[in-house]
Amino acid sequence: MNMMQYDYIPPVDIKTEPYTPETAHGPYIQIIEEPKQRGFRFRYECEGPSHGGLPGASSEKNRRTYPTVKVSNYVGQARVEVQLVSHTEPPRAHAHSLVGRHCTESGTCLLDIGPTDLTASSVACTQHHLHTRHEAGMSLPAVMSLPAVIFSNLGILHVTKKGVVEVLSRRLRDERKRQKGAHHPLTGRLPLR
Amino acid sequence: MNMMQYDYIPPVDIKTEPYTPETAHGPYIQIIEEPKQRGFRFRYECEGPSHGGLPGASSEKNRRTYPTVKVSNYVGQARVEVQLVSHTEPPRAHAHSLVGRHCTESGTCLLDIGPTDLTASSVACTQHHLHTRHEAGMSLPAVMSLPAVIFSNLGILHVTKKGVVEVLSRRLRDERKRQKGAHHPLTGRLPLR
DNA sequence: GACGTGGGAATTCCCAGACC
DNA sequence: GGTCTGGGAATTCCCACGTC
Repeated sequence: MNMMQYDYIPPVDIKTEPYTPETAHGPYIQIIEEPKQRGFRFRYECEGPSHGGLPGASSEKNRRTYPTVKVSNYVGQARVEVQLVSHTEPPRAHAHSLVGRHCTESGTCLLDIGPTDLTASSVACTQHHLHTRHEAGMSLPAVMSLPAVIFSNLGILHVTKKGVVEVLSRRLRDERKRQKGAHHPLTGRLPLR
Repeated sequence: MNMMQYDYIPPVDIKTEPYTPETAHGPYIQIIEEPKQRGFRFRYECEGPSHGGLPGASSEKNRRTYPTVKVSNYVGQARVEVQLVSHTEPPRAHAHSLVGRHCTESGTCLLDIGPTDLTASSVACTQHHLHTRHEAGMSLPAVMSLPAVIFSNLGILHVTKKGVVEVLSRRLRDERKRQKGAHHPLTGRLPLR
């Protein structure tokens, strides 16, 4: 599970957007439950899809929990995006991918939620970090918030050593392309652990 | 290590030659040291050649021993051949191969020894058996025998599941061809364990 | 430095049971 | 019966160290 093997990765920092700490006046993300740090088995592409998702840190045999976040100090349409990053400071793009419900081809988990949604599902990480972005059009006075987002089906697709360069190149290319695109005024980053 | 997986193999018995028990009047093979039954790691073809040989049953860290046999009640030129067989009764051809010094393309270990040779080296097995044939032109009164044959470099090449049918087919074909060929008057079989 | 030995780890296969 | 979950085992890679 040692990610140190990827340290030779070109130091391209994808974290260029303004950082929004939890103490900010605007919307912010709360980590309700971290993903469990041990005992989760990575899956390779060759193993096919769906082999179960990351359990929550406090998950148990009988009472399963899942990684959970919450968009606080905000009410309205919102988008939560989760992606794997390195555990370095600053966090960098990671070659492994998030797979499962709500996950995209690019290895991230994208989820649109509204004020009426109860819960969502799917996404997390292990010794890595999770990057979470939230985009919103307006903010409201404190206390107000959206319902928790529960990622109940979030797997990690382990890239093989041979595939690292290819996957990471694609990922960084996509990231640059993305940054040239539409602006996301309220976008921030929040590493999970 | 369970060889039961090969039980579906066509029941072609390659043991058609006359059996020569150790109590016979003529030459016979003595097992001086069996191969160690546990702790030996099989190697696959993809791992390349030479990853060490089978240790003897009584082998230890500091004092290594090796599978050893002895042709007794005989003096003169002799040939010792070792091959892997199943642990069934009667023994059948086994898909795995013996590799290492004195081993042939066909997965057996072939060794010609004479009255002046001191020791030889290379060959063995694990939970399988070893078939040993000895061929000789003449026999002498008891007590006389050739020096021990020490197989100090005998590895087992593990055939993959995908390769079983192919390897075994080839092996059985070779065996039939062999039996049609030259006769070996004093040839016998002796399973190691 | 190439090769022989040994052994840890990465990757792939594949099966059993739960669930739909 | 087909898919989802979980996990054991098979296969492949690859590295460390001693020897020639």
